[in-house]
Amino acid sequence: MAFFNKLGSLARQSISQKGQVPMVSMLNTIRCMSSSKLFIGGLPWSADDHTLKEAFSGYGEVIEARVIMDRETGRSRGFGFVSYDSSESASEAQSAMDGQELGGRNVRVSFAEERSRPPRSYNDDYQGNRGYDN
DNA sequence: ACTGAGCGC
Repeated sequence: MAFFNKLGSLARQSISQKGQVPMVSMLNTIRCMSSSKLFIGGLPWSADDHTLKEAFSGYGEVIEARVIMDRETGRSRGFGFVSYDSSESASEAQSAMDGQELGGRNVRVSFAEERSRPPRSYNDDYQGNRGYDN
């Protein structure tokens, strides 16, 4: 199963570095692996939202594909995000597309770290609504 | 900033 392969590489990554990887970052990584959003690094400067979507549309329904642009120059920052309608599709795409060539560059595909929608933790209950649901 | 690791508004 692909899930355990990824856990294996995660474990190897942990022991290959000196000292310990913080437990929280390991748990975060595992949580991200059940997500349906991918981080795409190493994009060619020429790639835009459309080329990104085309390249990743073979593994499931792409809900959103966005290349992050520099606010001032308006040019690509060389990375982007692709989200699918299911975590299974995202997992397939991650395995299949990581390291693949796109516009002359080898892209790096991993699971995105959720930033815009931080997950509620259990002790958030008494802190009230923060402007996002769930 | 003709740039190349990273986790956006």
